[in-house]
Amino acid sequence: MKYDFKSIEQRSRKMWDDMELYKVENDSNKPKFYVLDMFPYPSGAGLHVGHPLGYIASDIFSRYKRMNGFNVLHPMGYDAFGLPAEEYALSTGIHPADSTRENMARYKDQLSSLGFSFDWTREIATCNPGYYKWTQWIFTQLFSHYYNKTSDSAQSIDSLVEIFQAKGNAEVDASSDQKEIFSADDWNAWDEVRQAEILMNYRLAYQKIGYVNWCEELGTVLANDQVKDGISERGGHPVVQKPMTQWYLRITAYADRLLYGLDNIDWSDSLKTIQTNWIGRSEGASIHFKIDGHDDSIEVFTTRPDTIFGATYMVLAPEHELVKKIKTEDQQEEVDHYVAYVKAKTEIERMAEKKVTGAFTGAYAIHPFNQTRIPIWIGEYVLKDYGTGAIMAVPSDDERDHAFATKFGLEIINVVDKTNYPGAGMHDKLGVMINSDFMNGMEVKDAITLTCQKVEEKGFGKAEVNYKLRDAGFSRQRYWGEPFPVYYDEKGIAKVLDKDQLPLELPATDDFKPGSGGKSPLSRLTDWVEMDNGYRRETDIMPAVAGSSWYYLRYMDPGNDEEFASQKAVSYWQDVDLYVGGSEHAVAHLMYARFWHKFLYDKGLVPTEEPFKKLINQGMIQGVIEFLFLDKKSANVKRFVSSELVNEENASDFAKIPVHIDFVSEYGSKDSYMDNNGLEQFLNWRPEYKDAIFESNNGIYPGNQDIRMTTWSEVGKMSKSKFNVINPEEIVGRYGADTFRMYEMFLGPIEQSKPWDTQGIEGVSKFIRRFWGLFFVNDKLSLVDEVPDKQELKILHQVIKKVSEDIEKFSFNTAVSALMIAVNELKKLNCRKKDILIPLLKLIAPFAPYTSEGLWKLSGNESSIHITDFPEYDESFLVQDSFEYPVCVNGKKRFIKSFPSDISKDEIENTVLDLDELQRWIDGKTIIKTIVVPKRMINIVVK
RNA sequence: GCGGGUGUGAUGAAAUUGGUAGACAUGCUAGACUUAGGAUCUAGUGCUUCACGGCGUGGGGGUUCGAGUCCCUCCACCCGCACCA
Repeated sequence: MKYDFKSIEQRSRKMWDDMELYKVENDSNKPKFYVLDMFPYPSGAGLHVGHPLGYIASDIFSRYKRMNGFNVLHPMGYDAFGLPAEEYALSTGIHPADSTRENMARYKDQLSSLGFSFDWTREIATCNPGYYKWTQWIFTQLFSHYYNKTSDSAQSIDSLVEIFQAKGNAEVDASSDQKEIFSADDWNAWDEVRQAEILMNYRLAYQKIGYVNWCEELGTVLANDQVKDGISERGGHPVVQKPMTQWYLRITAYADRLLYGLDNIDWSDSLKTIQTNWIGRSEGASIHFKIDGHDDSIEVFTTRPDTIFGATYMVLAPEHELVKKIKTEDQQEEVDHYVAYVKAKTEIERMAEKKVTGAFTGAYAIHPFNQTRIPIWIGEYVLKDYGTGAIMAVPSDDERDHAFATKFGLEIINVVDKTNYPGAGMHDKLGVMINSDFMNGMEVKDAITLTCQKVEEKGFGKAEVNYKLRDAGFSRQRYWGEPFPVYYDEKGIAKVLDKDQLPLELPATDDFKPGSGGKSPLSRLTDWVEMDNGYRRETDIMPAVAGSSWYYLRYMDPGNDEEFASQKAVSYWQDVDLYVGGSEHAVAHLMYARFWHKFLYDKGLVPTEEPFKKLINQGMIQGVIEFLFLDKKSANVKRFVSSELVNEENASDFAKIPVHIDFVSEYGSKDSYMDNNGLEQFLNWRPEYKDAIFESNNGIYPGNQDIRMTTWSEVGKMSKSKFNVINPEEIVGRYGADTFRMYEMFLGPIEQSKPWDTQGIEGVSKFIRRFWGLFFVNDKLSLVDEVPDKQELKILHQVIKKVSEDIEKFSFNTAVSALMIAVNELKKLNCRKKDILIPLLKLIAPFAPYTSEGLWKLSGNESSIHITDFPEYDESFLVQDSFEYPVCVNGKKRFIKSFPSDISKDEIENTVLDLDELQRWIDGKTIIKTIVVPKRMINIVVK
């Protein structure tokens, strides 16, 4: 029987569908296990060979867990809202809803062919109203809650209003932007509009005017991580800071919990570090400095309150609100000039040139401890967004302050004596305090504690914790996303829709071009915007991260129309046991999802603090990009040269033009080249080069019939724009899905990025055919009932042990190797015994589901191999009769001696020491000791 | 600059956590069979030496009977953050 993967795949898939094999119920007497993949954005390009890497790994794990008796939830869906579909729509006129639907169907098709065990009955898409009803609902809940720092949890905004009515806000310890203290009388006297404004400062979903990353070309606001060096990540358009009223989510309220939650989850160190850095917690003190001749004071944040006696001047961010107030007439011109200078600079310029710049305001602050007058400056190195946007400058202990003071001739007072700590840097919190009044002689660490105390006692500051984490903007002026479930009443007060008014469906329209000046496309749909009762709808939409922040919960109960998921389902599935996805979501998605989860936890709607217990970041499968060198100086007649003609000296004269990999011979190897045929294809593809000449060291084309243009190869992302995409369908069509799956796993550790190499797949292909061949002789099933011998049992149990352990460790490449070794050995023994091959078949089943199912059926079994038990190993078969011990003298291997496995250490020593062979190597030297490493080696130490 | 990580044959990579480095696979070399193919099988393949042997895990040093693995130091590359007070 030949290995015909096409028919096996078809038959198996039909059987699984008929049996509903992968459908899971929300209760079971089996233990639960939730394996989740990061759901894909269904882009028009379809899948390339890199995408399924994580899905294959998670599928193997799911199948393994299922065969080990777990009730496994392993779902799939689509992150279907977002900018690319809209961009595509703008360039083609195809509605995002249509292109998204088509893309999703294509993805499902491609995914199904790879043999994944997804429960497709739980499929979701974030753009379906039945789904985003609950995205909107969670938003309304965030809107109607605030964060109570005393109870460390979200509380309803109604309970906050009650407190305001009774006592004002003096006793409220909440995460908020509310600075002013008010009494109950104040509150009760205010009108509705004023009260609504105050409440906005507390809500977890709130509006404020903020500087946003505005991209005119894309017509939208971008998140910080969508902007790189002042250029939009998508499209590469310039991005400017623009003030706009935006929705924000108060993620900063959860900063501490997001940070400490990392301690209890099984994520990689690098990922935890990224999140830790992003949250950027720093402990210090906030201190108020009075301004000479003004009522206002400047609040600064510092991690080094101990150095306060070294504070010889202050610096405000140029955008700081006090700058206008305090600048003196003398300095007005200089200050205005400097502020204008800073504003005129783009982000890129500001980052590129790190010049020391600043201006004196003319005003002075009063040092809170010794009452000296210290000058107040402004400087761009102080950022408006971090801390309070103002610093006390300590030039003796901060490099930037030092540079500033040196440039502008400001006083420097040394306050930390570091002579006891040679090698300590300026920033290290080490040394002994000097010139610091009550702190003199103290160690820095103690001085920090003491200053915080003193500052609090005297009432001009307090110990404080500061975070880098910002409340990120949640508004987008776009079409293809969730509409906010928000309207404005006749007074302009923002209100949210009730649950029974949801979903607020995205209105259908073909007019989805972004508006100018930050107006959303929805704002043009006046019928929709203006409600019957005269109220107006919010016209912004939510960012793509909204729908993906809670989707893992929806899979638990995807059809539910009453709740985002029933409490029964949520308490059964609890949380995600294993989450597999790319590290590109290290910050945005994983941070938001954890934030939403914690909020839902506060509301008692989910049973765990953290959504994702264990997370694996799969690496990328890269492609090789092939380039031709184009002479930059060639104008009318374009001139390409072969890569051997380019060297270090002339490299700058050439531009690298990526060519389609289909035109390249020996693609991906060091000797990749284009021949006449390839060049002709290239010219058809790129008619703008039809008159070009191609120069190689074996001649010139046109003219030469055997031209060999060597191409330049680089490893990089597989992408449409680099013309190096390798399609999984191609590989699956040629080798079968199981070979494809196993090869992706065999390629290397799952976390690592590596280039795709189609040639290497042959090895796995051979392995599967060889394994198949073990079951057949002359096309006839050749399984026999004979009792396996010791050697065969050992091979079997060894591989079961290794593969089980490797799957648990997520080390699939070594598991596949172990399977290959086992099959090779059994092949050598010509083993056809049922009791060996059937367990081996089960062992291979998670990796090669189609092939194993096919062989299972052909071997006369009923039902599916995937609902059988995973084989267990028996340690007793692994015990060896004898061991080959390398005998070493002073660590150098000299000869090999065989001993029975149950021999004692002493017996080995005695036997070895008597050996004639040994005498030759010792040769008169004294034996100092003998080291016997059980089952490993014997080392004789001599002198 | 700070933080995290990586460095092993021609290539992708293993190495039971301090114990025979290079498993497994690709590639390459030779051979067998052949209905000549991108099939199958066999042998070889770190460097060096005719050989015994010697040398080899980015460089240098250390601990140890023994180091890819531990310590110190330097170098290279990748990722993240980047005037974070």
